[in-house]
Amino acid sequence: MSLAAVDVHPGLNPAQQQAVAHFEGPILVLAGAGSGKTRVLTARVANLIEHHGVDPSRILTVTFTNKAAGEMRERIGRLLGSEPRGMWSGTFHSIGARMLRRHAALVGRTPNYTIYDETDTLGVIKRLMERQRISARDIAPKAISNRISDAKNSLSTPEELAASSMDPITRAAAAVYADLEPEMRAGNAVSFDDLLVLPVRVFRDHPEIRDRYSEQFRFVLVDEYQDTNRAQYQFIRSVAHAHSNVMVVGDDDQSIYGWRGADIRNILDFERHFPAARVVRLEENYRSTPNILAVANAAISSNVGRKGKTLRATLPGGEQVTEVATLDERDEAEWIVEEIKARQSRDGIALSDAAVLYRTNSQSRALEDSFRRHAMPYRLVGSVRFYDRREIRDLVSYLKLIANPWDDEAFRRAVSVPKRGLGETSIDTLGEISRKAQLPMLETAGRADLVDVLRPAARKALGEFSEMIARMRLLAAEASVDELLRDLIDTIQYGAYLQVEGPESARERSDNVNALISGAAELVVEEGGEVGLTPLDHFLQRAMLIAGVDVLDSSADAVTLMTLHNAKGLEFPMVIVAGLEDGLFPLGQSIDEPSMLEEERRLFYVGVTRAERKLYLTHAETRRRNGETMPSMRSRFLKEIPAGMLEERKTIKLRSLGRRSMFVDSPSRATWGERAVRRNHGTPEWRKPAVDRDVDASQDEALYVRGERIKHKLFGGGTIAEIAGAGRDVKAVIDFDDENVGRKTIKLAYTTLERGLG
DNA sequence: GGCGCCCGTTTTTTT
DNA sequence: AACGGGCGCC
Ligand SMILES: Nc1ncnc2c1ncn2[C@@H]1O[C@H](COP(=O)(O)OP(=O)(O)OP(=O)(O)O)[C@@H](O)[C@H]1O
Repeated sequence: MSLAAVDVHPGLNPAQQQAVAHFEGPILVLAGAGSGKTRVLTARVANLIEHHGVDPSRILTVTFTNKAAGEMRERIGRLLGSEPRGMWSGTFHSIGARMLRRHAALVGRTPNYTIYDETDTLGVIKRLMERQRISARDIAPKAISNRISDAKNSLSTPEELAASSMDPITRAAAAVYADLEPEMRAGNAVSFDDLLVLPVRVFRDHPEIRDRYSEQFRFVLVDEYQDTNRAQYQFIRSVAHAHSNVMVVGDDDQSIYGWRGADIRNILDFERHFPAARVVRLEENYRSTPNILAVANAAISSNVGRKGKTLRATLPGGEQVTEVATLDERDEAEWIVEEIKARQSRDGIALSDAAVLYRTNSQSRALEDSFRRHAMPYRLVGSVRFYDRREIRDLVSYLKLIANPWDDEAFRRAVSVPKRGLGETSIDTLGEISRKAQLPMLETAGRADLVDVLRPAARKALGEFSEMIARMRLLAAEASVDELLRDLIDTIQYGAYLQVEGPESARERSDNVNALISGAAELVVEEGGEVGLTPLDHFLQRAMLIAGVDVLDSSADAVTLMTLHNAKGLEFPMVIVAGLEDGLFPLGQSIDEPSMLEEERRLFYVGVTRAERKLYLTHAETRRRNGETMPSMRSRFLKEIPAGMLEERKTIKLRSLGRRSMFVDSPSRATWGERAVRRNHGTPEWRKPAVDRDVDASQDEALYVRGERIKHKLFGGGTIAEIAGAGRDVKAVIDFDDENVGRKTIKLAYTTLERGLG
């Protein structure tokens, strides 16, 4: 069978067909952007079902977004003529969530456990920090949470984290981590990370369960494999334990989630992880014109240590890639809107053909303003996630509490919206009582005998609240989620609350509330074979896993605005990558760390390769950030592209003002963040480090220099061993006198060093 | 004890 | 510019 590279499906080249026809054993499809990896994955699933008679229920497909999973199902359905019923498909998180529902008891949860998002988990971490007397001023809760998350994603236990902790932050993180799991368990809750980690733990502790899944899923397929982390690798390994029938597809040059634990080695070492793996390379690009592809290839070639891939264009000709210099972010946004408008009338492109991609969500603001000014329809992907909006969080916290009375995090939020005369003191006291009695706060709140230490008014409010939730729970047992929501909103008079809280935003917020209600009304519980969960449980578990791109409606006639990260895997005829400036893209803090800079460059490569026919790369001379306007320089990523590959344009505004004219009278203006390192010290000329001179020749203030003596408020005296980086991200390597401290790398922007001491 | 206002801070990407 | 924490007033 395998010899016959039969034309299993039309629209596939020979290499693709080979991959599609692959039946058993591990296979890696390593190929560049737009080479049809996703198409191969999809076709192979169809082929397994159609030509090999594999029942869909024996297939597990992991995609990067739930939307991609849905689209894949749909395409397979079209290839086969019927939906692949029974096939499991989704993100690692949603698949993990589903498995965890079945095995909840093994990790001390019930099947309707609550999924905590980042904010929820951070709330728990803050409370645990308080309990351990770790001040949030000394150590940022976010830093703790990041470290715990890193540990989880690499499957490290609290003990292991503690053992490896060299610095105070990690030590604190390890201590909090140790308390976190029991706390989450008591709340019948799991974090995002737990959705991966807990199933892996179940597989490890219960091989018979692992084997059952491995038996069920005879074929495992993973898209975007370059962005999987250790826990995800382990997950795949476990499910493929019995057969190694794993197909992974990916592109090491598109690995852009290293910052959240993704490990590029997963794909690079696939052949070692799964011996005898077949490797298929796809070298034809079907998405972009040769000009776009040339820019992409040139951009990524600056990265070292790549696995190396060939990528040839198959499409003909096409326009040049255009670089656009603009004055500021507003000028940039205006230019973008005007250009799309011009293209729309001149070339007849649809608005849905265009996408504006940017590095940070905050860039969307200026863009949105321009789109609105011109009444041009747009849709914003991601940014503030729907379920992150305050009004939605408020109501969802009630729903969570109704579904899961152990959820203290939800209790804390719900009990204070709207205000019930219960403040921090009462709630913390209630929390303490509950902890001692080992009861959920909701339960304690309803027990008059337990809360007698509280003020009568507080007692009364708690009693009423608990009764109200009890009534809602009864309602939830029989009513639909939207009915429940309506009753809830009425009961707590949420509409009036929104009015009081902010009359200006009340309208928009209640629109969102209505969207939540209709979303609930549309809920279809279609997950086969899952019993014992109420519609509310389903609604909540699904809602927590909805990503920004999942709600992207590609049929609407509107321009898409989103971050480069969100654009992964997508394609648009016309793409504008905005904000190509050093400090923004690449981001300042990544510039001096080679591995981070390479990830930024991969992100640029991802952005460029989203374009099918036309690509614009824009940048601005100045940009507002944190309320302050800063000059910025053309991105090094643009400089890395050979001249001649780009057609250069300038906006009228920029041309009429003349380059740099506006800085003539403000020579001390620093580019992004540079000012953070400037110190007003009369350091002698010879002490200024030569390396930094060319960053801004006009600067006349001193930077720290190698060998200089300094004093740090925490670590004491020390000597500067090295200075690295630019802008806001200048780091100093300092040898501290205190041997317990030793050598440390410190970001100068966040520290004050006293100099010339000792 | 609760709540509102003002001041200070700010990492960037997401499930 | 926006959010969160802390302080001070009711
Ligand atoms: N053999 C082919 N003939 C024609 N078009 C193809 C072929 N293979 C793929 N395509 C098209 O090329 C485009 C890119 O395919 P696909 O999204 O599968 O690539 P990919 O490798 O997954 O890309 P990325 O790495 O950017 O996610 C799609 O529009 C797809 O329909």
